[in-house]
Amino acid sequence: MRDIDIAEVAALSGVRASTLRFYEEKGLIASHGRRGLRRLFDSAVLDRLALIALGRASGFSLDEIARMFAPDGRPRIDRKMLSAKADELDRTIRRLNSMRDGLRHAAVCPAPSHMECPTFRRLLRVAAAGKISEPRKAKKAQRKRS
Amino acid sequence: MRDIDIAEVAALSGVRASTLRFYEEKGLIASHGRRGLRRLFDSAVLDRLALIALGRASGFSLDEIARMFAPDGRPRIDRKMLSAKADELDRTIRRLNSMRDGLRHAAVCPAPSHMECPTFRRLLRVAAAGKISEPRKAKKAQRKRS
DNA sequence: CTGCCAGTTCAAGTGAACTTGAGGTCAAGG
DNA sequence: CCTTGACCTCAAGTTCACTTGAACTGGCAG
Repeated sequence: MRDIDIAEVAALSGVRASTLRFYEEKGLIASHGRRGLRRLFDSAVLDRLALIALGRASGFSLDEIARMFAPDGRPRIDRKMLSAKADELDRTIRRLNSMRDGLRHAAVCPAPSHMECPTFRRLLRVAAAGKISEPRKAKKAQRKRS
Repeated sequence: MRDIDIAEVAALSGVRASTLRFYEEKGLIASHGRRGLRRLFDSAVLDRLALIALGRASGFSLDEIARMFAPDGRPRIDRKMLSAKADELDRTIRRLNSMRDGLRHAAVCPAPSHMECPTFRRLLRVAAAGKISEPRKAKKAQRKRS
């Protein structure tokens, strides 16, 4: 339970200071006090950030995550919600699987135009049908220069 | 190759008229002419829209998609890019799989607090490590009232 | 001919999740 | 003591993919 300052939290968690301030404003994390102006965080904030990362990765919005460990402080996670999210994730995974297979096929398909390939056309039907969740860009460590 | 108007395209594709205009402005689709003010689309636009849906579903941005069948018109899709995207999708799927398993576990885990559950803590590490692409909300047919 | 109404344009708004900029403060080092 | 630089606040900006609103147009039914 040592106090660490925002720069250290940023370094340890990989989350930028501006994001940490933003998260605090949203009520996702809390600073424990100040030294001068500087926020002091409890080292437990690192677990909290991991939890937030988990939530984001599982498709929860920040608001949903905030609601998860809301009023008191410690994570009170709704098991029903988790289950539902797992199911949703499952459906997404299934669709992404067909997408991947289709892309993989299209990449090697000998048909002169993709539009003439039956596999590609089937893929198109899948895509046109289930509107799919949007995976957007993977943003890995988008760490630009200092 | 019949001409169809925007309302019909919307009805057949499930894409809203405003989105179709937006896509046209972005150069993703093209209208073939006008009857009065009204756009006329070639029915081939439906294939194009399926292609766009496919691209979006696979994680391409609209700009990337636009570049795919850019200057001339017909889809000249870079097989290398497809392959790369398939790989990326594959990695995303793998991560989502652990997420789902972890969520599933957390939903039934008997530990008094999730933080005390080793499986949950492992999940946390996965989430904290790979920053994962964001699946965001599934938006299926988000057809609100008129 | 008259209106209707679905279409049109263009600008601005939305929402999520942050980032950036301007201007200010303060603990610590020289 | 005074400068420095990391941190602070608050507002505004950014990106993406659209949606909405206001004001307008024109084909077609009556």
